Amino acid sequence: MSKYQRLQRSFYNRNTISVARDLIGHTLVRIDNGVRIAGIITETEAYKGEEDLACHARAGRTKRTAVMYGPPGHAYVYFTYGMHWMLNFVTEMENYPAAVLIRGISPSEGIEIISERRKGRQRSEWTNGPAKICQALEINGKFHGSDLCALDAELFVETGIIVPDSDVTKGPRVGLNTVPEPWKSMPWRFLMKV
DNA sequence: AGCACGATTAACT
DNA sequence: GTTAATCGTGCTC
Repeated sequence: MSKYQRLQRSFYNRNTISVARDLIGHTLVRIDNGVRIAGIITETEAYKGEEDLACHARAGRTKRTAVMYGPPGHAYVYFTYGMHWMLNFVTEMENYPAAVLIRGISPSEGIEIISERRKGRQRSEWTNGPAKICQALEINGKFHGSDLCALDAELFVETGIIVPDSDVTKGPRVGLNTVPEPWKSMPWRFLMKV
């Protein structure tokens, strides 16, 4: 048995807030031409249901959000600001739209590749933002809808460290400038303390 | 068909 | 602290 084990679909098939909290400390893995590029997940945000006016599913089921209505354990990858990709994991039962945005990781494998893709920046700036992670791991629309639990997946999560509540900060989600309350202030952002 | 804007980043002042 | 970059999406006409 390997020391590391892939997170199973049952992990994602739970309340989105719990999934976002529990992803902290686990390891995001990208297989890039057979090479592992990975990092410990340090920051996440939960987006849950059509009633959550910060969630893209607030507009209902569209071509863009259909993946969020699908089975858990798949990637929801979208393009925004005309230049940035964002990585999310679909959660909860099929037909319930919800996902967790991966906002930060701490690089652990494939450091040289990450450093090349984030050339000229401080190490602390390599993967401390959702679009930065997608740059570093070369995650784009080709992963939209991909199954994190498939045997041949090139993007998935492995068990890492269990982080106690005392080491996890929670607070309002970032960048929701025009989102009305109470959604704007829901404490659905999780961040590992340094 | 046209329009406003975004779950951001990087480069400014 | 402020702002340009840059285009798919969803909403209005």
